[in-house]
Amino acid sequence: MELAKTYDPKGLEDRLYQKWLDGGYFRAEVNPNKKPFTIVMPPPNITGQLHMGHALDNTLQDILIRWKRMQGFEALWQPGTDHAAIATEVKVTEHLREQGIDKNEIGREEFLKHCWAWRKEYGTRIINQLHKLGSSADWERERFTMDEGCSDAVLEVFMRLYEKGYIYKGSKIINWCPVCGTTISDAEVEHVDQDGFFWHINYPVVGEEGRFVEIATTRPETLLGDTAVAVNPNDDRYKDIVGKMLELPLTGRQIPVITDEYVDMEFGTGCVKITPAHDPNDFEVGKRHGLAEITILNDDGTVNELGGKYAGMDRYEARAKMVEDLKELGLLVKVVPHTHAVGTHDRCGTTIEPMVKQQWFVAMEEMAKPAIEAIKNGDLTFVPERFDKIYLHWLENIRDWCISRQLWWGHRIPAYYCGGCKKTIVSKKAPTVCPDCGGTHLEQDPDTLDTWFSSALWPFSTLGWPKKTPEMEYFYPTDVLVTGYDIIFFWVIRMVFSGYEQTGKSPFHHVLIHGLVRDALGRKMSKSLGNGIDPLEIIDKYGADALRLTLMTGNAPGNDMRFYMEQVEASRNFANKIWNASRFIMMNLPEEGVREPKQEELLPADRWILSRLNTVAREVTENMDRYELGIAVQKIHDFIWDEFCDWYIELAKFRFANKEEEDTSANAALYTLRTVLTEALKLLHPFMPFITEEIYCTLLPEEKTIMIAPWPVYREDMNYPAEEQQLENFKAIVRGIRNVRAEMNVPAGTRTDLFIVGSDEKATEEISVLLDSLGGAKRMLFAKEVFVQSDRAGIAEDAVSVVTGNATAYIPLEELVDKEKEIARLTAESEKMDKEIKRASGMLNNPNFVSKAPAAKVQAEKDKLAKYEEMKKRIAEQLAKYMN
RNA sequence: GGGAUCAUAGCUCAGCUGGGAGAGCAUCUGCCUUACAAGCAGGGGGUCAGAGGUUCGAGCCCUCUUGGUCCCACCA
Repeated sequence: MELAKTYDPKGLEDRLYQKWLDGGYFRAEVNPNKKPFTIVMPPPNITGQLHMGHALDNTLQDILIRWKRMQGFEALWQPGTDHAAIATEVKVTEHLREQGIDKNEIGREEFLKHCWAWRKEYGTRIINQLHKLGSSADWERERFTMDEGCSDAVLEVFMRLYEKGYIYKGSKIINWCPVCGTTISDAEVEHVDQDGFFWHINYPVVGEEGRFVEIATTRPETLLGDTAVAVNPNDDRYKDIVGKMLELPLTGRQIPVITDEYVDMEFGTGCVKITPAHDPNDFEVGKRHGLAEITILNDDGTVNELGGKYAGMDRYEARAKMVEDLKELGLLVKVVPHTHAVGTHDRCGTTIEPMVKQQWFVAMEEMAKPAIEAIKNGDLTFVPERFDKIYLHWLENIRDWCISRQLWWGHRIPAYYCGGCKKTIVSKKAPTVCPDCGGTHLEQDPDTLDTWFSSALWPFSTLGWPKKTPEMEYFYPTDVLVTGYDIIFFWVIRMVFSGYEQTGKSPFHHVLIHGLVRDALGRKMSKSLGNGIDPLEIIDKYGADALRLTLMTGNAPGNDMRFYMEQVEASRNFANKIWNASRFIMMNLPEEGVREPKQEELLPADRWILSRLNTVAREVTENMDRYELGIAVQKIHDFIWDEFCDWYIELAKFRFANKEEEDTSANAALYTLRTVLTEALKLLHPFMPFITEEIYCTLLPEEKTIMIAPWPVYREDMNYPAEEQQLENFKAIVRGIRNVRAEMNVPAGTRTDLFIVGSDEKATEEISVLLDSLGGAKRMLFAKEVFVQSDRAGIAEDAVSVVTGNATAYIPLEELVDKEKEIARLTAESEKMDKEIKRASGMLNNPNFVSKAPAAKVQAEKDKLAKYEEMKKRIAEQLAKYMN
């Protein structure tokens, strides 16, 4: 039974992880004899590399799953990866370009082969990185959003929603990314404030020389697609011009002046150019007034053939040229700087272009309803609760979801068009003949689905749905989803409504939201800033346990956190502390083992630490039940370091330092040390799995793993409040003596006699018994000899005194005592008592407090008052001796 | 424009049902006391952003103010 001298996570972690894999401890099976507990892992992108966000997200999940596993649940952590349509397509395209290969030249089939090759080569990279973190997911169940089962689920859902009329194809205004060459959903549009201009332009009124209508626009190039100018119907300024025609500059076209409530009279000039094909509002206006939709841009963002002399120019080039030309024509009234929110593609930052296109949509109104209801009836809860509002607000204002993408990598839309009769056939399997006309020229829609369409099904597609698998029956719905607040809209909401629609249930009961991991300065970690910290480097240098503890320290649900190296070192130090405490305990455990002591053989110190452990186990469990993992780990940390190491181990040392054969005190101490260490390791295991496993298995060679050791539970028979109080009293005496010695600069090696006088007979008796039981505790009290007595008889008048709640300790320091200083010190102590007495009596003298506060609180204050008054009396007595 | 959130020790942050201000790091002092110097012991340091209110009692609940951060939003 031996551990290395210093804790070195290197090597150890990989060895233990392999052991766990070999032992099958991550495996979860359908087991009717146990209750299931399920978490689905947010599938990382196959293009991804482990970053701090993953590390935090997966640490939280691993803690929960390990904890539940120990609690006896059949704990399934369902892992997998996401095909990440656009991210992968961009990556592979770049990759090919580097080799001089053009995506469009090789064609769709060939390109997809490269994607699959990519997936094969890099798709498991991040999974291996998750292993490094200690993730105890059931890797045998690893899934991929484009594997056979998940793809089937996608087709099934598409079919169902299509047949229900929820999926439809329509010509609507969508967000177009000219760089990526695809539509994107509203959720993928990020509004960024940009400094731009308001160009004020005069549109000449037809037939009225010298008369103009002045409009203001931030996108003058869209003028080419204008089909009207609108004013507010109540705007008196423009009453006489409504219905007249305007000459659209640079085009030779004429457009009407119309009225629409949409126009804000207060804003700009009160006249709005209407471009139905390139602005969502204008699109609506256009629909109301039957205006033509003139598309003036190509898919790559250049002006199309309708643009006359501007055709072929990039949209910004055309803008500049047109402004120049308008200026020459004298139609440019003024240019005003203007900051406005511009929609950009969240992936590439390109300004998105609203376009009218034929796309596939999911009607959201009906499906949003049960998702909204879920929060209201408590089927679904967010932790912390404040995310309810964000979730509800999005759902209550939801618009139809554009799901078709002009990409190749992804689930291809299962719609086929008949070349003969133009009928659309939606089918899971490719049809060979048109059911209507019998034609055989059938072509599949070239588009693929939004990558989130498949992720939305993840909680059940991974369990075998649409098949009625035993896993679906047993593990679904899952228990908790752990994710960052940044993907509530993309993913969480879509999983919820998909879950209700397809399975009739919310896919999970709780959503644990965490924040972002920021750098030491509070900035987002990003590639462009180069401020990202690689979790793998931290693991390599400090160990996964230290990384995990760092991420959990001070972690509160929903809150961002900063990551800095000092915290990592503190975590590493804690690992080392446990390591050494364990080493010390093992060094002292006899070969032949320890005997379980009889109840009466346990000494007050043993009962105290066992009782504290008991309480900590209860509190930690309560915190974890509420997902307060940061608080839970703090309590474990403090218990192990401050109570167990700094006090109990120090106290226990004396009992087995010079033990004799059949020493019941030594045996009880060693037994307690082993028990508390074992149980504390269990509490810590979910947070720091590696070090706890290594120590546990070394300490208990008959145990194969700590992973499935039973989670400590609170036991009423292990609750010893009296002993807890006794030890607190003792600690107060020790602390008091230490304080005095430090204050008086007593050399470390100085030992004197020590006299302890109890505040009453009972206290004296207790202290006496306690000190006897502690063996060589006098060492802790810096005493040559300790005398416990019931009065002050025989103690030097000028002995330094330490007044605590139930005793006064006298230290005859003789020549080391500075009389003046001692008087000052005692006076300060006395004043401290005065303050306490004033506080307590103040409360008690308030009739409202006495009558309205809970009786227990009032009694507690009365007890305190009595105690402080008594302590003050003792201080005063001592002071009197000095004053003489 | 709407909403959320934060403001607590020099720094980073806990403090969840309102009852005497906490941790880590940093700092200062004394210790290599053989488990641990990645440690031990002790100290200093906070009108809990400001102003009102509710309450016997407020860091915690309510209102307002100030200053950050974030999300949502089709004012061209």
